Amino acid sequence: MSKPSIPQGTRDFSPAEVRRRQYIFNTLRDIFENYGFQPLETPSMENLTTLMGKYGEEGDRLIFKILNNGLHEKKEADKEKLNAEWSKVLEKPYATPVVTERALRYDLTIPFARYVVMHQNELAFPFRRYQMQPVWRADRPQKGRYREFWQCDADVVGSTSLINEAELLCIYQAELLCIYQSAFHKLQLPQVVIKINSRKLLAGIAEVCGMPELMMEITIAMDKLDKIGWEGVSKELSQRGISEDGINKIKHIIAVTGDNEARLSALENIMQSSETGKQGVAELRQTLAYHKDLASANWQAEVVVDISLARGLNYYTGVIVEVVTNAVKMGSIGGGGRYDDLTGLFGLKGLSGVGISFGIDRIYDVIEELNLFPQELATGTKVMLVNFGGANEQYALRTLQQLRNSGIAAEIYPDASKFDKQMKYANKRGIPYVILPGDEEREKQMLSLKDFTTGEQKMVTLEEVITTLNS
RNA sequence: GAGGCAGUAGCUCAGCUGGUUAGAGCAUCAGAUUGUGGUUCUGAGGGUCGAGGGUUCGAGCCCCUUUUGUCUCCCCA
Repeated sequence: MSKPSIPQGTRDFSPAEVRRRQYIFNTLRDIFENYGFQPLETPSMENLTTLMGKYGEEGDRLIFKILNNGLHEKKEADKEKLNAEWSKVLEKPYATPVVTERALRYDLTIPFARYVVMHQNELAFPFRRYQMQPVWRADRPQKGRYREFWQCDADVVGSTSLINEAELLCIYQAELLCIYQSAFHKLQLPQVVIKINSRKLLAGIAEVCGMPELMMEITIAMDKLDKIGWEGVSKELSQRGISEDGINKIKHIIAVTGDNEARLSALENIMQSSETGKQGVAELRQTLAYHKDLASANWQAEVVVDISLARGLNYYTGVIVEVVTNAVKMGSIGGGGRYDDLTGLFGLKGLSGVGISFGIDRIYDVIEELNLFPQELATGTKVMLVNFGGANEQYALRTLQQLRNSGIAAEIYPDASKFDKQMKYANKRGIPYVILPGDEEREKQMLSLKDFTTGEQKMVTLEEVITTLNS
């Protein structure tokens, strides 16, 4: 009656999928290590209070909350409070430690900030770490969107006093851009575009338009430019209460074209009346200058200044980036940005950082769709020994041990089943070689080695088997 | 939170305007074949047609409710 199933938005990963995912993880890990980042892991669950209020209103709703244990054991006095809070939960989107003290990790950045604050005295700043772990969102699943998915993050935090000028954070930002390019180069992802913008520029636009308080409204509308076009955006802008005059100015800003420097120059002119806006331009310019020195000519992924880029997470304060590939219809495959004072949320002032995130589940989907996984990933057991039972089984087991000692992934069929059944099993598993240790082989102290891809079979010594399989 | 589509064997799906005992391919198991797989042939097992109610002489099919999956919008990686 009840067929087994898994929760909505979660997935099993079969052996071949795990191999392909590990290929992506390993590629990223190598690059992170190569850039001097250190690994970090944090718990799957955090205290609710650590997470709430960090991701915006929508974010709070999407946090997976864990129901407290032992609610029925509460004392009568506590139960009254529990009842009061519970009815609030039933009424509206609401979360309270009284009911849910813990919640599943929503991203890797906030737990990282929490970690930095808790271990501030042990860490050497600037602290560079990478982290590859699953995160959970109580979102509605659809294509490229899961409720459990993995992020691979790299962040640098340092004290602003150490780094004298805030602009110097740009060098880290430039490094992170290089990590993106290097990673997508290694994974051979085509048509990758790294969009870069600055929250300060967005704030500048709002200022220039004379309505700084509507910055969020303006950026949300502008973010939809490539989806609904200028006509849609202008309509949305007026719906969101932007004046005719402001819309015209925004139209002007969006119309800026040319290469990155041309865009920045044009934006600089437009931003004359906004200190914040000018600062945004300067930071972008500085970042791109560092990047030029650090980048390799081989990398295909483009870095493009895109004024219409917004990002939902509300802790970003400066440069923001987002990665897309035009080769497949898919949401962004990575994103990140600069945050000032992220740790201030947890009581440690004066630390700033930059970070990036890879959405490896989407990257997987893209590579899969474009058939870009290397062929040779499908490895595993190299050779299976057929089991003929009795003395032959003993002979096979001794051979098996010697093969394994030589570093060859080998296994034996567990019982002396019919011959073709054993062969079919090996074939289905995709094991490339089979060894037949039978009467004749045992008496001669030899082994028959069959190559499943060619069908060839020859009787050779153990040493020859090892040489063949290790080549 | 709003909407579209779907739920029939382990998997992918047929099943006509409602009409005898609900089918196919793949997979599984057994045999042809007791030391030669990936090709072939034969046979077998496997279903309260997502759940509940209604209409009807009769429902896999029509109606209502419910549930699950999937896709789109919102938002995000």
